[in-house]
Amino acid sequence: MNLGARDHALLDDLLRTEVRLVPARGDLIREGEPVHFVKIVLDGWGCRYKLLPDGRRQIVAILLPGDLCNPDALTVEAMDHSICAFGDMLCAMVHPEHFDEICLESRVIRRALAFDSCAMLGMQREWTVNVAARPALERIGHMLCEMHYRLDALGMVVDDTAVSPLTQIDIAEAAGLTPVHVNRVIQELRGRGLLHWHGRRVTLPDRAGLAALSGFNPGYLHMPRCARAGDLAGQIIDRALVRPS
Amino acid sequence: MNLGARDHALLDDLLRTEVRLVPARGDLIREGEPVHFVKIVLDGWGCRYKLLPDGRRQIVAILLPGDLCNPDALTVEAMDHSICAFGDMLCAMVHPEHFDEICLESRVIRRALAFDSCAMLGMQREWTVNVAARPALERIGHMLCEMHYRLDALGMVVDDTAVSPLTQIDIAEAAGLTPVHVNRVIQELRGRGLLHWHGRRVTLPDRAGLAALSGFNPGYLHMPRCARAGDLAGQIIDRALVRPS
DNA sequence: CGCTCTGTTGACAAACATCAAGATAAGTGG
DNA sequence: CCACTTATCTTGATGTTTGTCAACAGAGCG
Repeated sequence: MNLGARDHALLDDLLRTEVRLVPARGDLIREGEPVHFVKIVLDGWGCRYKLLPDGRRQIVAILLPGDLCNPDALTVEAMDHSICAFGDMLCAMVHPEHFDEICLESRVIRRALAFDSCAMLGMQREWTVNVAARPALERIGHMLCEMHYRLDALGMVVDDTAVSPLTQIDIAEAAGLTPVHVNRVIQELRGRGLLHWHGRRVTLPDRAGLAALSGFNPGYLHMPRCARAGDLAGQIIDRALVRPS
Repeated sequence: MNLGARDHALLDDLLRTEVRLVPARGDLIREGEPVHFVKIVLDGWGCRYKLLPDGRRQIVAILLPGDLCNPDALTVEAMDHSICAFGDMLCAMVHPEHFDEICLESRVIRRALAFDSCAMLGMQREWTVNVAARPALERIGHMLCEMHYRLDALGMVVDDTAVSPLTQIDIAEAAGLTPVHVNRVIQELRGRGLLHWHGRRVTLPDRAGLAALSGFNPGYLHMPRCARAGDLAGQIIDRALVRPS
């Protein structure tokens, strides 16, 4: 099932709307705010997070190019979490009504969105498992596996290496660990030859080994069919890179 | 926005299909299996869980009457998790195509489903925060708050008391703690006058106090509008209880 | 009545957090 | 381009939370 000419036109339409550049470490939207746009990450990385009463922040999801920030804009009255950018992040800002129209018009796009939603839920469940049940080494290993898997699907992994804006502090906030402990775990992974991480270059020389260690099974990402079912992300990005920003 | 006569008819239709009784502790569906039905919990409690390589199981969500098990049946090719019943559980088994038809026909039902999906995601994110960032006392307190809040919306809380099929072992598998530690935490909560739990009767005498302790903020459940927007769960249950099972 | 599952308690061990300090690296303004 | 500042990374010593092991009491069930 591929995108037809009509779907291409609709996607073009989608991205011809407003675009917003979120500066590094800036918030795209905050908890409690109303949702005025469906947003699509076009470039850069972001995350969903929640602030705790004591000021700590917990990252609950990583957003990569092609990811939808608020597909539920018409449903939600107030954000139950915040979204921020790691590095500079470029987002398409789509009017919810417009978004809805497009969904109603194209069955293919509707399916692609269904896949997206279902992958989001799958990921969120796996994150729950990850932080609840896996010890630190496996937990961080699992996160690295997931990231590389997703980045690979976007063509952002070359020679087992990705360029990442994440700091160890970010990993800590995602994994529910302290930065100090994350650092020790990373050195352990390095020592085992499972990870090279210097500056922004993150390399997984032995993905199979890391996956085995951390119990990573990509089924929950529902990728094989996702990629087939429209490859929304790819399409969106291609188009975004062509158009003047 | 309430359900019109037409929507009622559609919902009737939905529940006139096959019904399945899952025995206590039985699986409704297992990880890896294809999804043949959209399932709706009509009576009893269940959970979503994942098994880890070492045999432990991690519960990632609790299912209550009115909850949808596989709204994404047409999208997913294989379950990325399993679903089981705590006590005996009654489910409506709806054919995905039929389900899809109904969604296309009724805007109200479509909206109700959008709310459901968005509440599911919100809950899953909050669970991630809960197990990742909160210490055991707050974590369990938070779970108890959420359960009571959801049960209350279903009219299943009387005198701050709910009848629950959960064991402390279940709580442990949901919270990512050991049963021993859960037991100690529960006694601590009892000692603070925040919880009475004897047999199946679970009472929260001071919900505000427990919420304050555990940082519980029900915003992520998106209930106020959910209840308005069709009250799908209530409708489904009412109908289910009337019809012969 | 005996069995199994659940709840309870205690002693001890392990994983992870905390605190504190120094070393690199990455920005920033002159 | 350099000096300065700040954020990130790294290391060690110590404390706390939670896990593990083991045993027993009670509840529910055939």
